[in-house]
Amino acid sequence: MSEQYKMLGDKSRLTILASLKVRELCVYDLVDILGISQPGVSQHLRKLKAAGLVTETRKGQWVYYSLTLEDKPHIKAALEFAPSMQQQVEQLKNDCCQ
Amino acid sequence: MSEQYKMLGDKSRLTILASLKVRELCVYDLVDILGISQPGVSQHLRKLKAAGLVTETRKGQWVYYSLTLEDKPHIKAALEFAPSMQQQVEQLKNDCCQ
DNA sequence: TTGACATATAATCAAATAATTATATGATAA
DNA sequence: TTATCATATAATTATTTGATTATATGTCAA
Repeated sequence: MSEQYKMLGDKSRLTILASLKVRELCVYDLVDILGISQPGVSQHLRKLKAAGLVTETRKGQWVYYSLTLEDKPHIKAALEFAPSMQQQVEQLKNDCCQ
Repeated sequence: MSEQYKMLGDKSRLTILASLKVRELCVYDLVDILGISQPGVSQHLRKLKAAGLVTETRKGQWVYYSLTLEDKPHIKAALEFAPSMQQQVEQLKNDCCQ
């Protein structure tokens, strides 16, 4: 359980999770949002996947990530309190990942 | 906010917080519960205090720690899901900290 | 005031972490 | 099939972390 909270204990990962709460996103969407390198984002996503918090779906050349929190009420609850990323997600460049 | 979740992201600290949910405890109570060294416990308590999650009160030669979560609903919510430490706290040696 | 006990701090160290750059893999489109 | 784009992995590095031992501080009781 602390392993999952550890995932929230990093600003970038908390932002990733809050963003995925709005909708599923591909890696470059998250690069735009976070302002860190693409491999950096991929590393975080790998950890989140290992912790069982996200899942990936390839769609063409893009890989979309989304939350898998059905069986994790504590993480779900925690994310309720995270600042909304609605705005930032809506303002993503439309020419990415479509 | 991720700084506070980081506090929950360590097994020892999560256990400390769950234990303090039962009642206030002194350092050696927590040494017993956690099975790590006294300085180790003190270090974790220092971080928890710095994060604003606990406060200390000296009572004679003992220092009691207790939760300060009134203004942290997210941490409060998170701890709802942590396994109860009721048993372990009740089974503490009575000859400690009285 | 000295000794015992409770706690804090300092110093140290191995391991984990988060980031980067360089490179590899995988998919699509020309 | 080759170039391009999206993503993943490898290698590297600086920093943080969690633990330990040794020592200092603080409180009380004899």
